Amino acid sequence: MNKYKLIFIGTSSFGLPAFTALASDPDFEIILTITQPDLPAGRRQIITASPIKLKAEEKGIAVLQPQFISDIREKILSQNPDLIVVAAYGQLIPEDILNIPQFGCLNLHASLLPKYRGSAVIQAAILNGDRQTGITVMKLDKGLDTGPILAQSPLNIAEDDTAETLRAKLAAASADFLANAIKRYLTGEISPAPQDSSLASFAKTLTKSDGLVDWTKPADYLEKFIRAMWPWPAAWTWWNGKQVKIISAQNQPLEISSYKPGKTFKYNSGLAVQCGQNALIIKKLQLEGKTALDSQEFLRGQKDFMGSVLG
RNA sequence: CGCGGGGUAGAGCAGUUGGCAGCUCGCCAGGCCCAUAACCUGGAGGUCGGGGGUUCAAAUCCCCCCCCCGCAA
Repeated sequence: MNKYKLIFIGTSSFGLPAFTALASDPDFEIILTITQPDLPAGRRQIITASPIKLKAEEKGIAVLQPQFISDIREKILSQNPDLIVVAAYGQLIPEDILNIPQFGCLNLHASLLPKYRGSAVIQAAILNGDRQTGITVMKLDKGLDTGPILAQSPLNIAEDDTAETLRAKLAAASADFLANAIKRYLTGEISPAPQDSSLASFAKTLTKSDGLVDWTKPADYLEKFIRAMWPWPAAWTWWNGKQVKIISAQNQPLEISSYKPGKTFKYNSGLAVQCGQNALIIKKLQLEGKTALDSQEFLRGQKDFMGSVLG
């Protein structure tokens, strides 16, 4: 098997395991990495390079960071890649670039397409209470996550999975899976199969306000909501004019409905919050400006919290 | 220099018109009880993030630095 020349396009840490696996695979040579420009990030607005860029530099792979990927179309063309691999880049790639490599462009996606096209797909799977999700390797076309599927790998969602833990599991699972799928595709062992668009669903991009807890919702929904929103935007609510993040709650709701939604009360020496239907025990939370605390420790310092109404 | 909150006992917090450093929990010892994460008594544990300054006196006022966190990206 010849050594295939790849261009890797990606930004976030989700693609890092896959990128690392490809970069150290003797069957591939990554001739170029394309990632988003370094942007101000974090509390001090420090200009920060993407995880993919850092890894590429460590591996001695060339990196380009165009404002718009179409700006470097000629450059990509001149590299004459056999294949382009995309993982969590953060920008739609125009069709005239998709068509450059003879084998096209492959994408790593964090759901079992056609379910959950879009961006917040891991969160959507948890929020909907799915037992299983997975990763998809697909061929990109001009649509958003609409291209034909090459390979999929299912993964069970654990009772206590948050978007953070599930994302890490999916990223880890994708490392070897993507490399193998590419090889089987290049050798003709597998070929792209069209998605059944009638089964498609879309997971829209989340914003901070999507994390605001609606306490009139049922407790079992909110329990999933809390796990789905973690670590960003995080499930949060209002208390005394301040934001409070609800980090984790007990996944077994209490069958109590005697209070107003959002009302906090003591239950078996734990902190409970009334929901629209049943109630939840809050295990860990964080007041803005403070560190994340176990509910017992939190209550020790915030004497007025118990008995107040959140939201 | 993006905006803002905060660093006080093992944990969480109170304590600024400057004046012997507190509370809740935990911990140790003892007691009560059939028993207990309950209750009672006693106890250990802090250079108040670090450095400098003002002062008779600084957790508290002024200057510099370090660290944590919310917003924003």
